[in-house]
Amino acid sequence: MTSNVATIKLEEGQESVTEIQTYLETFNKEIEGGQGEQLQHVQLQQVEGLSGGEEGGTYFVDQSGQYYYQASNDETPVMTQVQIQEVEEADVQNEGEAPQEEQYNEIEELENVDGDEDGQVTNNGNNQVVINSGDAYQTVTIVPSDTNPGEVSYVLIVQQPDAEDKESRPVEREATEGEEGEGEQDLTVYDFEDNEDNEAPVESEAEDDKTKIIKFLPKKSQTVTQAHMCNYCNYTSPKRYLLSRHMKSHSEERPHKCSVCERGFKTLASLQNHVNTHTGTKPHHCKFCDSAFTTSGELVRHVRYRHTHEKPHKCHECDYASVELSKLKRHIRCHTGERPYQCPHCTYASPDTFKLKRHLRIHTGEKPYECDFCQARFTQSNSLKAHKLIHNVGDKPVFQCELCPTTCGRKTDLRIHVQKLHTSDKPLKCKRCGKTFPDRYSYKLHSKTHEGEKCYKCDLCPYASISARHLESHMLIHTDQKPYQCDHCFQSFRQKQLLKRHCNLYHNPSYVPPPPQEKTHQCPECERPFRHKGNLIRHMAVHDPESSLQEKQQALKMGRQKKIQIIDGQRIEVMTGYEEEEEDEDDMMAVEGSDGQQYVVLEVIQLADNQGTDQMAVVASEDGDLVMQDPLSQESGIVTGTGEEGDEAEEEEIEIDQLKMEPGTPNKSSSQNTQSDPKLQKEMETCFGFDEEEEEEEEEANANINILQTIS
DNA sequence: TAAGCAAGCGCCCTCTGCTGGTGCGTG
DNA sequence: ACACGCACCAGCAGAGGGCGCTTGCTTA
Repeated sequence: MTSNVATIKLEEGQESVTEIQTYLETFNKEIEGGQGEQLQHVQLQQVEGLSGGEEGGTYFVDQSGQYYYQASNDETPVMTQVQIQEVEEADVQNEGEAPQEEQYNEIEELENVDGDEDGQVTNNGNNQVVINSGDAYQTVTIVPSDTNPGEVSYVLIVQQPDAEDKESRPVEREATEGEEGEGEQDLTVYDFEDNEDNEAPVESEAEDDKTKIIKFLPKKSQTVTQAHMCNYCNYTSPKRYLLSRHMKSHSEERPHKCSVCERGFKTLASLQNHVNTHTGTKPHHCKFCDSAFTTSGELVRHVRYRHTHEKPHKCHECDYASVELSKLKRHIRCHTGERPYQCPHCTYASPDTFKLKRHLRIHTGEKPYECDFCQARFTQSNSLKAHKLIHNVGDKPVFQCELCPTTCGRKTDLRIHVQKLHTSDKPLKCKRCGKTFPDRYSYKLHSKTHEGEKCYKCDLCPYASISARHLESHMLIHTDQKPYQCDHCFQSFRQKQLLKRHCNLYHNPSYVPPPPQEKTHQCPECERPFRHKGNLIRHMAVHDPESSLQEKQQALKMGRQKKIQIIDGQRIEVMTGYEEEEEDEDDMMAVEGSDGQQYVVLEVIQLADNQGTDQMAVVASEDGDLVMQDPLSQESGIVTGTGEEGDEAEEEEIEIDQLKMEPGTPNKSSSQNTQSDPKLQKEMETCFGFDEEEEEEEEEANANINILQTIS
């Protein structure tokens, strides 16, 4: 038997892959009607770092991981399929036999070279080499990669020898006995080395018409091997029974039918496994739990995963260990950052196929997970699981913060909570008392201790407020500033909302005051209802004989008279409010009250009570406060707010101050304004708690003292 | 050569964590 | 009315567990 010679020449300009592919398609169509044989297309990648030593051979690997060797010192280029361990062996044994400069992927070196005398090789002009292997012939097409210089693609075709030639290939004829129809093809790759050992191809046998046989004559010391190749994929096996088992994975035939559900299976073993699902029998039972498996291997793995936790595969870079090697390989990608799976729609690349598949749902819009309750759909199963928690409140998990009473529905939210409220780079300082706190939560907790605490104290009077903003507003009294100027008249105000209300009442004809509130505040002692909480609080003083409310209010009013000026940042006390007030209203009639205090009579008005009509005078006391005074007894009540917070009382006081100075009604009392203007009266009731009904009730409770009760 | 065992591949799942939007209470 | 804080929620990706099925190797 003669060896064959593969001589391949690709002329410059003839490396057209398209041209070759077209040829292959044509060829396939031609043979399609025969036995359906398709060309085998093997892509070879040159293996870096593996060389043939001094011999200079080159190693390639195909998609399936099969290695091939090309000796460079051969007269004719030969590809030899080898096992990787054999490569190493050959590498050693071929040392010094050939120069390295000859590389198989250097196409220009693959000149037409005659093989031994029995082999004839011709180039058919399609970048193909027809190898006349004695009686048979074969065609080898080499397709150089147009993108990767180190890559070549092979198309190997072995034509079935003519019938009369079979005797010259007795072994192969035996292999194809009974299958030798027209177009029957065997793939044969010979070692073209001029070596007697290689002269006779070792016999091989085709499994069926879907398989091919590749005969390998390894170099020199390598033993002769043969491979059974799958025609559907790159699977090769030196053993026929292995190929036979493999071929069943390609076959769509399912001859083994289940007697229960008519389902077909490829193998009897598969059918048996399936039947076991009907019968519920799995032969391999776990001795630690109730699990059972069809194979012993599955059972062993299960035991490692669930019971013994034996993890023989350990990561060298971290503590990770796994039951399976594939898991370790996957894990190592965490360290290497390898992301082989590129999304075709965006820049995302995934370290494994599952993540890419999951990611692709973003682009496809697929949401396979649907909520049973509300039909909401989700791209990930865990999103659905998290969503379902909102439907079963009772079973909803609660994540309790260890540092405070806060609970969260999700662990991640609890973590954010801890991060935000219990973690701080620097201590937080309380603006009110100067204390520092390590985190936001303790700071907030501390801040609540200031709630209701009027820690912002005025140093000119007893006034105190819960906020700096209110204290600043209060200080306008001492500085005698009214920064809010009306655009329609010359009136000015200390607070924005006062200006706004003024404009509504006197410059906005379409203004409609809001309806009065209901009396929702009830005294626990006498059950009297009040519209405003402040009224109730003030009322409670009636039940408390030791109440110092009145005294406190009086002290506040006295202190309020202190006036200062800010000059170059220096506070200068200028005069009392009384003196200033007196100068402003020196045209008013002054009277002396029963308490000996001087009052300025603004107007005498009528106040109705249950017993009839009393005549009351609205007067301004010497300290500038408005009072309602009984002209007969000259007993008076201070017109002031007694709201629950000092700032509200303050605002009320300011308002009364403004009302008596309304433009066009000089020296008119607020009472007159409210009585003459129903809109204003209503406004007083709603916005400032001026409640005539409550006022009457208060009159009863407070004998002859009339107090205009206010609370916002 | 068949059968059994061990290992690998691939798929699906869960857990976890991060990010950003939203509703609501509060100041 | 507005800004802000915060719990709640959906979306998405990283990482690893578990298992069905296939393949390689060994042995009877």
